[in-house]
Amino acid sequence: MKMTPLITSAVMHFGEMGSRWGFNRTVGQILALIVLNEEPISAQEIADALNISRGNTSMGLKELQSWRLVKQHLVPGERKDFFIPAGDIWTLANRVFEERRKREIDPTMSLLRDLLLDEAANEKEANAQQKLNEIHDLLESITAWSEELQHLGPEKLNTLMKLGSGVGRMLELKDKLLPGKNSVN
Amino acid sequence: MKMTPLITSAVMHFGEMGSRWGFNRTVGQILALIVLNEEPISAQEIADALNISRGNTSMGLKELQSWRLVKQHLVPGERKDFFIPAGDIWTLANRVFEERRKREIDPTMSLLRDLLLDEAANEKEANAQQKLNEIHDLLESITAWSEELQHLGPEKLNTLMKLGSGVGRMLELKDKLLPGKNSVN
DNA sequence: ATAAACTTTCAGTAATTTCTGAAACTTCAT
DNA sequence: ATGAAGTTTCAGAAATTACTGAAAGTTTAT
Repeated sequence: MKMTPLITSAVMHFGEMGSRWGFNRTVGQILALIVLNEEPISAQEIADALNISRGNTSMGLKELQSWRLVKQHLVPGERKDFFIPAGDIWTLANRVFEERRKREIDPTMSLLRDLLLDEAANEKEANAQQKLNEIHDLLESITAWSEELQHLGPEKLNTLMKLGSGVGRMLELKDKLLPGKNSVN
Repeated sequence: MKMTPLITSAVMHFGEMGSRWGFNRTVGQILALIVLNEEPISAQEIADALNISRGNTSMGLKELQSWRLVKQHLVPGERKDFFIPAGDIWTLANRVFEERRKREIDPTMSLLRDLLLDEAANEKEANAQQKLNEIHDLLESITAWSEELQHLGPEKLNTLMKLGSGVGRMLELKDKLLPGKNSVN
């Protein structure tokens, strides 16, 4: 399972970026290796290729499974577990978005909801609450919108993205096309 | 500058979340404090309120300025610098997106471009390159799309987000409305 | 030119996060 | 039931990241 130079570069880079994407170096490397390898790969092979301990590998794989980015693949006749990506590139990107939303937005929404239930004790707090409310609404819009986009599915989403500046033009036509609905704001 | 309980809770939470949003605890706390305080606030007041060193405060403020999330506000007759948010909530959220895109996507795009220029040395590499190419295209779409959305500006973007499932319906009508353009895929 | 008021830098320390490796556990064939 | 082949857990070590505080730097008023 020695990696080719190209694969090595990519794996190293995904390791570096890992922490910015919400997981750590090792997890990023493991993910890259699994994605770039056409064949299923065992935990031991991963540990060897990346030169990391077996324990660390196990934890990394567990984390990647919790993100639903990789899955086990049982090879008949083989005793050990092999791993493969949990879907195509588009699916993986989606999962990363979704998982990050859960970790980066949901907890804040929840706290904001709580803080907004309390009565403001004074002028200062009332002002702060108003800001918190704005933040809450913004996060809510983002959440709703991202769910909406996911329901569109890959093809339509792709169409939408490729639409480019056409989006602006369509929005201008919208009111004529879909009268009565969503005409607020 | 003692914080009210409500502000304290919010500031602490933003500190906790800070690291998930791309900066560290202190930076998150400083940002929350500046946003939730209606009046401009000085570096010293920030250090006192958060119980952190003056040096750390200075570095945090520098970082927030590099993210274009806070800006200086000169109070006439005062010698020291005061700080205020660099815009409304919507603007701040946008800046965070943009800045994160720069840190999380751009470097990878750049590496992928380089790796795709090399000739594949063998079967394995050719396969990996094909995956890398898929990733590159996806990131490119995301980048282009996010730029597009920014050009729409706050109001239209809000309209689009509030459109909800209307987006799906609009896409179905698209071909009839904008014939000839973007009819691929 | 001086000094007061304030800010920034940065070397060293503290806190946090990640990794290792050995022990405990599981599963399967016999 | 035993043991071989594999996986997981977790306490402690290593690596990374963040923070302090004192010294150096800046700016402004006089």
